Amino acid sequence: MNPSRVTSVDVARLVGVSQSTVSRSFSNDTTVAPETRRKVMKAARDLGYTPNAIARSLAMQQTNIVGILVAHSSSPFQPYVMEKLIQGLQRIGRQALVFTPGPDQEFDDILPAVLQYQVDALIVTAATLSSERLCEFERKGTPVILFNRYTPGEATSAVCCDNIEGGRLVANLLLDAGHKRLAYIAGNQNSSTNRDRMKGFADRLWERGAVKPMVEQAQYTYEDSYAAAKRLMDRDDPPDGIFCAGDIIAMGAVDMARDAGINVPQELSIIGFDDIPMASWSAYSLTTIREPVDEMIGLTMRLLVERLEKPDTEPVIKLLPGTLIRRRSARLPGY
Amino acid sequence: MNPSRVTSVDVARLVGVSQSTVSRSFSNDTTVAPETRRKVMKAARDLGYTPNAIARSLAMQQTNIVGILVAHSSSPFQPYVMEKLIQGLQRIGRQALVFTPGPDQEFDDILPAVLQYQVDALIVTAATLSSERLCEFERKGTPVILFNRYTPGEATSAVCCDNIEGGRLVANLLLDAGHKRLAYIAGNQNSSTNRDRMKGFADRLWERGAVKPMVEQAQYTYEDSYAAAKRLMDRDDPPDGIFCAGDIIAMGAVDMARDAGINVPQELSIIGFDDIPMASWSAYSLTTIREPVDEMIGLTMRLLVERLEKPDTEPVIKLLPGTLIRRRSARLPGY
DNA sequence: TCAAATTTTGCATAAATATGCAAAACTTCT
DNA sequence: AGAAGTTTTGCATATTTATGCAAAATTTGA
Repeated sequence: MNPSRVTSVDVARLVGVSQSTVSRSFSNDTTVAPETRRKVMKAARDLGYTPNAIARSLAMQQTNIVGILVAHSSSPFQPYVMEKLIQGLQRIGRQALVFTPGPDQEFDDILPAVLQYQVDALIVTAATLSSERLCEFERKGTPVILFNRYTPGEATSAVCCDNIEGGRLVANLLLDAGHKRLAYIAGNQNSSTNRDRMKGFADRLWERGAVKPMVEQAQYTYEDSYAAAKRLMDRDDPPDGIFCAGDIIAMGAVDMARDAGINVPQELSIIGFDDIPMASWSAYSLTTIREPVDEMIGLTMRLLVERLEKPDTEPVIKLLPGTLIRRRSARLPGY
Repeated sequence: MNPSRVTSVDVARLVGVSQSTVSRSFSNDTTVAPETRRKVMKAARDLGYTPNAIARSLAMQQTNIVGILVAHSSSPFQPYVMEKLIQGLQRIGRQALVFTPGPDQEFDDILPAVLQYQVDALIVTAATLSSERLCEFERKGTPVILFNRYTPGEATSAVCCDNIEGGRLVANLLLDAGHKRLAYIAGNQNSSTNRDRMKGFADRLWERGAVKPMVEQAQYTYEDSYAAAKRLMDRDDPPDGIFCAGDIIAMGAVDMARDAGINVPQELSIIGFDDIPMASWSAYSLTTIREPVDEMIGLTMRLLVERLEKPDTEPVIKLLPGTLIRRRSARLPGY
């Protein structure tokens, strides 16, 4: 902040009106004579005056800043979501203050900063964050919206892809195409996202009388997934269909199969989740479940505005359905 | 901001000291009796008091907020840089306010918001932004640092990979490995990054007496690059070596070659730039130039702190060398 | 124990804007 | 022209924290 900034008082002096009038000229809703406003605006332009959002925030008890909490080293899906979240916030006239813990940091290390900056609301896209800390914000009257994650029974809103149903869609597709030995490569154990995808998948398999899937664990990184897929295929009874908790994991699996000379999808079907942009690239051509990202963003913004305008609105959890995208990494029924 | 927030006055009243003392207790550099500070801190904890960063910003004429300007739909390289930039800022005690224009927006549409929020400094990772607008910030005393882009002769600092030298490294590798017909697939025409990579490549080819490279244009997207590569290979004299302005472009080219049955690297060498995480994945295994991202981030933070502490520091432009990473998408000399 | 030196605290004000309320200016109507 | 009504403006104060300066409290030294 430059010490010699030009303020509304300077503009007022130049025009010969009071500071109040300048302030009112810059907030469209109040009554200022059109002629006066014109003169104020001209003077403001001449002096290079810009309203000070910090001072306004203090006076209005509202910053128009929304905090976004992003998990460290999460899937490359996040960046796309992030960009759209930020744009969504700008569209509703808010700014995005982004917080992401470094490799050596926990969320608890950065929460104090979040609290100090008086964000009007908080969007959390981090899979692993104790919800007690978040309830602190709700208690202080700061709405929290979980994005692609939810904690049932807690006092925070959430917008989420219906991961259970997504898992069921995958189970159906694999069974319909005649697969017999199925596996699941899990992502982060603690995330509701991972749990639900697994649950929907396993439940549906059980309902249709299929055997329980083998399960391997990865850390949502390519390298880890590659290794997990290798462990699966090195078994005595390797699977002929693998459902991966995310597209990145699926890509690791596809590459592992390609390197091992396993034909995808003739010998092995691989299905991802998310439909990140890369999933459609010809090197992978992943069959996957597409998350309705744009709808999710739009809904998040609507919930946000609603809760900001009517602070006593109850938190809600919204589940949006994903869509099965058939590409070439999985056999189709009837072939 | 909750209207019933607890302020330093509440804490002061509870402890029986003045508001000044509470304020001083929370800024370590001032002299407060240890015993008093202890009592203040205890009361603050009991009441759930957190200092209000907005009020402090107003009083201190310094927000500790740094704006980050990101271009819309830039390469997937950006997200990795973004995350590290944000973490870097947190490490030096600043917050990141991120601005990114939507699909229907120009930078000029969001600059007013940037100005209003009184950012202490600005980091710009956008390739295409008229530098006149940025000079406005410098004139107001807000340091601007361009990341991976520079405008010689302008009054803004920049931290950049040495793209010219990178282009030269690629030219040398391709010539040394015996390639005869070379091509360049360009990214955004207006970016210094793209221009420099091309310039270094073409200059070195000319110095070594090779023919001028064919040039195609892409928009830094996979689909566009795929098409550009196809145009090149459909020529009567298709190239046997392609240098791509970025890794994403190179991936489009690799996939195009694979789909067309062209053997990489025996028939066609493809080289990228950036070394994004995916470049090492076995589906692509891109030979590429690695940008020293961590060094670049560290240097950016150092320049930032320096210019914030000594406002009259002169802007500087720093070029850091990239490293050739040899993988399997390009023939090696002597094979 | 008292003066001098030092540490600690409080008072008052500043940072830039928003807004309720009263005063001023302007319109309208008779 | 004057009263009544409406529109526009200014005054004063609020938002929360930081800080220079003076006052108070404490420590030190003789």
